[in-house]
Amino acid sequence: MRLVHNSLHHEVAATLRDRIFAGELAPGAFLDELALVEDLKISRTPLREALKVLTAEGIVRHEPRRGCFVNQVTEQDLDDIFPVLALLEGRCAYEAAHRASDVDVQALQTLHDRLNTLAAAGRIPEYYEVNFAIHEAIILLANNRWLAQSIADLRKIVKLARLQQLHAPGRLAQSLSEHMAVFAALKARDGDGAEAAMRTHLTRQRVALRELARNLTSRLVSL
Amino acid sequence: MRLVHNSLHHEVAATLRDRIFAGELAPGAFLDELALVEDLKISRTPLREALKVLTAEGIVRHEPRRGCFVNQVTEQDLDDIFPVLALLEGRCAYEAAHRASDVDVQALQTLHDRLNTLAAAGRIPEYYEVNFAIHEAIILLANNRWLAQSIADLRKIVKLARLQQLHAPGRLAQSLSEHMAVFAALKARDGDGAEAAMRTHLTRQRVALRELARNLTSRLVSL
DNA sequence: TGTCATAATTATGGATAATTATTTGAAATT
DNA sequence: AATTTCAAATAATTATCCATAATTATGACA
Repeated sequence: MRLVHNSLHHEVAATLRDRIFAGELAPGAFLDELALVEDLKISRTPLREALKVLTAEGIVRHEPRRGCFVNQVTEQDLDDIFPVLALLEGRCAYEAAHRASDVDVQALQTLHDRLNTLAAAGRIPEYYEVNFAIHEAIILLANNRWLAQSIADLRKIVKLARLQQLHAPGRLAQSLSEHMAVFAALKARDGDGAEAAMRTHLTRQRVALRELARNLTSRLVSL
Repeated sequence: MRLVHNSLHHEVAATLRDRIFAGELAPGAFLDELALVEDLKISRTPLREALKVLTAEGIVRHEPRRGCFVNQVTEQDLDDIFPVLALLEGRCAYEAAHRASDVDVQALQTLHDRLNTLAAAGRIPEYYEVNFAIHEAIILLANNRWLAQSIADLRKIVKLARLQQLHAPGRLAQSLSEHMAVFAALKARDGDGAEAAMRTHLTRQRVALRELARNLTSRLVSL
């Protein structure tokens, strides 16, 4: 059996995306074509094509005659993005509440049970994994390709911003209760309630991130 | 003085985009690299880079080892997109209602006056130009880069679908009254009202398009 | 005559070298 | 000291070449 080779530039784009999200290529970093070519053992053509893709996605910036750089995400960007995400994911929750079958709800129940367990045990990385899975599941339930696409596009940028950020203490419990609120409304097939709860969840997430950024900054200043 | 040469692949992408939106390259059409290279008098590299950009934008589809094709937009796609656009542009209207200065409102007034005149005169192409300008103006007033980006991404796909479609008779008057409703709320600094009116506007637009598609289809079937 | 297998052709994908154009920094001239 | 010019560095584009996959054409066999 053999893996279907999804054209090289596609794989290179995925690799670079991973490296960027892993922090290996930090925001602001210059993407040296020659170095990358040597490192990835490919030629310039697919690399350049991959860079165009990442540029279109907004995680890389291209300066004519200068080269490509990993984009930096400002607090302003986050202030802009989160309300939009709240709107979009809120809509997903609304749709999901109306469309979810009993089997779907049961699957969500399992995920939320796990979320509770992980929160109680304070296992943060795993908590965020399941947290992510729940968001994904609700987006899928909404069954709207373009809604999902818009969310995915914005989430890429948020992901870029998360690199430099840690998790706020105490946020875990808050996040959990917000999630349970969304799920409760969804289980009750209350579309408007699910939408509102999801918006609250995203809005609070932004607040938590902003607090964190402020603390980091003030600590840096005081040094 | 120096010419700001915006890198060739960028210009090629723009040219292709224009040709696609002009219907010169119809939905479903195969994009022959060799023919395009000859036509545009460029080499393959920037063309290939441009195709990657258009693919990332979603207006071109890439099939490995087969080539690129102009994407086709289904009724399902439009059913998915319009509710999202309604949400996003509704949010723009909400923000615009809160942020618009008196000068901004005056500029909008001018545009709406023109819209009325053009509607009364039945000058459809110009009507849609001003219509577009109003949407743009409201998006700008919302002053949210990522909200604007999300809308622009989706609008590209809708634009692709519009190619095969005509304008519904009677839609003009309806469209006009919807626009005036948005503007009235905006002028009154009624954010919620502007948001709701904008959502109605987009929802009705989808209904009008769907009616049109249904008529076209049934006419084709009856032939 | 129709279907299947194989060969030939064609086009895409990727590698690489060479050329062109632009930027940047240094030197020279006013 | 400031400005201009020149040269070096480098990014962008062009131009080919090769490999591989897909399509078409051909022919053999049922």
